[in-house]
Amino acid sequence: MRQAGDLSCAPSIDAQQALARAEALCQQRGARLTDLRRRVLEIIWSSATPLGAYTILDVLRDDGRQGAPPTVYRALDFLLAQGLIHRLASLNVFTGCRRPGSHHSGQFLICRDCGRVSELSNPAIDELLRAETDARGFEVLAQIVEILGRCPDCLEKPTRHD
Amino acid sequence: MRQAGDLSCAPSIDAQQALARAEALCQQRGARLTDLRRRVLEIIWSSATPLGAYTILDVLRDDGRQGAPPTVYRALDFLLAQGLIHRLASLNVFTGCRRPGSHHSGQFLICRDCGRVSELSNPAIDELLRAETDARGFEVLAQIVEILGRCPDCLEKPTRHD
DNA sequence: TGATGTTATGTTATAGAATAACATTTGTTA
DNA sequence: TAACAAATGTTATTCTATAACATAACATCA
Repeated sequence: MRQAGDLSCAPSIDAQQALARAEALCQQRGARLTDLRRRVLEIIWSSATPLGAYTILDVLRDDGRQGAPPTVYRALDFLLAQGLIHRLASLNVFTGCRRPGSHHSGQFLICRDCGRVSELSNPAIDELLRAETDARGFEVLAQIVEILGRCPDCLEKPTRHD
Repeated sequence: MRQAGDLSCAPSIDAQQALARAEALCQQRGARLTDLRRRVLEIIWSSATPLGAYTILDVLRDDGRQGAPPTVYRALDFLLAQGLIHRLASLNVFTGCRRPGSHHSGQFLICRDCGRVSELSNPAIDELLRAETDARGFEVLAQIVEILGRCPDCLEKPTRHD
């Protein structure tokens, strides 16, 4: 089952800011933020929770746009390459990057109950991981740090799990 | 394309030890390590690299056993619940746990070239993550730390990527 | 021992995630 | 405008995972 989160039509302030930053970054890099790519980024930012590729595809189709899975995955690949979004491997979903500009892996707290995600950026964690990999002579290409649990808001509410 | 790794018939020493430990743990917990579950664990341990569920299914069928995807996924769920294997979310594969007995999330170095995996267990990383989550009032249910890169062995060899 | 309930497995079908391969369109540059 | 490159459209397929229901194996107790 797909959870669409809050997919209001008007992009939120965050989304507007994110789109503006994306525009600027792509322009300065000579990367083409096409209509499709911009719209996918907007869809991602318009949701309170990360979205799966097929949910994004559904929204594109609601837009009246043509599209098949490759349409979405190509746009996502572009956005990932530009460091504008992150992929959460544990859930196969995509979320807007809060620190675009610096390509980074990020660290994520994912709430199992509400689906919201916090992006950390703790340099000490990166350093510890780097120390481990350096000590072993391991060359790092990508880092995945994802913590699944329950956020403070959801902990306040009684849940079916307690 | 599936990479079966080294699926020799006779379990390696490591595999034998792992199976013995699994037997002991399950017995002391009253968990039933059935033929199927034991065989799936053995298949996983007999491979030099982590295996996907469908690769395991292929091996089961080579055994002459009946089976469909749920057969494998149920066995994997059991082994995960008992802390006998880990799932690597970034690759959708399963690998034997080097420290069964203590249910833990683990930290993994995954070589992109040879597919081999090292399991770390750096308490400092766990502590840092715990400090972050505690500070935010976030309850941790599962941790995923996976580093994709190239291992020392593969770095020595010239590769098509250099 | 046999009835009963639970756990595990068999089986069929389907949902969900991602990519291959090729066609067409759009944009850029000479 | 011609020629090339980049982006998107389109069809089909592969891989990953689970739902739903049927059957078999196991345990417990009257």
